[in-house]
Amino acid sequence: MEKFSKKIVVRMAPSPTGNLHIGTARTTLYNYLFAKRNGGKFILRVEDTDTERSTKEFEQNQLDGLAWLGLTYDEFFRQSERTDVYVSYVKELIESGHAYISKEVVTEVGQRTEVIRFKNPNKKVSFEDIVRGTVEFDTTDLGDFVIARSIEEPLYHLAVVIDDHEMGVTHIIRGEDHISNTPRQILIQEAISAQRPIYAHIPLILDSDRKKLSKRKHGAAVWIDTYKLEGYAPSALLNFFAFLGWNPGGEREVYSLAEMTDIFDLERVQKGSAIFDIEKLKWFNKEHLKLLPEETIKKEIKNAVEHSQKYLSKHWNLTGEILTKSWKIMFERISNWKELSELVDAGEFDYLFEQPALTTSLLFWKDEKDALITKNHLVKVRDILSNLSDDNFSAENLKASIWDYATESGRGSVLWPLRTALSGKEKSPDPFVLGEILGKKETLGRIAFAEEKLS
RNA sequence: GGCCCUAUCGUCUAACGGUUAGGACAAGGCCUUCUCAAGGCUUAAAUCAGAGUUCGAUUCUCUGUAGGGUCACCA
Repeated sequence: MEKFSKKIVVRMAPSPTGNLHIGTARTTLYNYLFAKRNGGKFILRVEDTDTERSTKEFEQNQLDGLAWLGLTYDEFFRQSERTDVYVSYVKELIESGHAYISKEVVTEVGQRTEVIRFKNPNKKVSFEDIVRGTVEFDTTDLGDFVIARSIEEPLYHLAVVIDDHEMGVTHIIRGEDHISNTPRQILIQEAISAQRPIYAHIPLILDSDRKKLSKRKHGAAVWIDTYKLEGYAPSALLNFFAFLGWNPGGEREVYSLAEMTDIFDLERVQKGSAIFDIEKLKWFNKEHLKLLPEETIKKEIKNAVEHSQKYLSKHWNLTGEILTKSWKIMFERISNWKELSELVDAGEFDYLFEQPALTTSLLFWKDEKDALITKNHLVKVRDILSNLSDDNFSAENLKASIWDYATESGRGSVLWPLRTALSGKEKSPDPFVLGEILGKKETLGRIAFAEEKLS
């Protein structure tokens, strides 16, 4: 069920002058979704005509980032490899009188004495934009703008128009910051008799100060790499970016790339800019992580734990058994994998690996600072638990066997010392879960250790 | 400053002339509970302002205001 009679062709045209940017990723996503939704073709075209600032490293970073996100393309071009095409157009433009070689008054170092300028017909240009409707400009104030440094060195506007024409691009989906570039590109299109593509200028992503996200101001926070490193899932990033400026209606928010591909619609793209909210991203990420298979989650958890400084310096061992029993309590406490490394470094899970050092004050429940009473509770609990077999040492069974005693004696009075004896922390998972994770031998050992402290 | 774009809870948004203006994030409260976390329930929170058009405007028009983008021999 295709919406357009002609096969649609879209393109993303990143400039390799920096690492893959959040905004670039989102615009790529919108192009990808639109192409897939309509059975079209998606072209990736590297715009590296600025040889001063473009580098292979940046290009690679951008390609790697898009691959990581899962945004694949059907065709790939590099403008630096298409000089011949541009040269012939420039010559033609000059011959036809649409452009001319201009003698320049040099006022700055590095400035050329001769450039190629477009002969501006100085007229009103209006175009239809899918998200904004009719937009009108008077091109008079643009003057005779420069379209090439020389015959062999086309500038952005020229190269874009020629490529979009040559590649049969039917829809141009790009950031709102390109709106003001559109009239001069339309002028060039008309000069080379190219068909005008359909435009869709999507809203920008702003920071919390409502300013454009910039490398200068936000540093690494604008790079996709940063989110990859912090342990965000590609699908969560995609979902979050898509919903910054678009939503399918209805109340569902969590979608995979494939699911969005089925329902994406440019008509529902927002006009106003959206603010990047890291808290919402974290929420999306957690939702997407929950969707991962259990085995994958365990693998990621093991990886994150083993990458913490603390783990490395302590030579701890996250055995399969501990991992199997404890992955849930770790997973519950994080929204991305890096947070887990940080929690481990902060000592949040020390009790999984070693007998915690205990102080008597930690073992006292609220104002019950009587060592003997506290110790007696622990002795009693240890006695009860020693009757459980290794195989039955589950959280469920632990709770069942201790619960009545705890309720009779005051749950806090019994459970608090028990839990702190096992975890060594004021805050931790409940003692039953801890007991299951630690196993019978270790659990009884830690209780006995606490009893010693109270003697 | 010129030109252009935009305007619903703090944030992301729903509503395509008629709704008690809905949902999500974040925040607060409650439940659960020995403490966390997770989970469940819940509260507060918005149509930028003023004129029109209309029986009726968040929705259409105009003006104002505010915010943003852009003004390169970068892309």
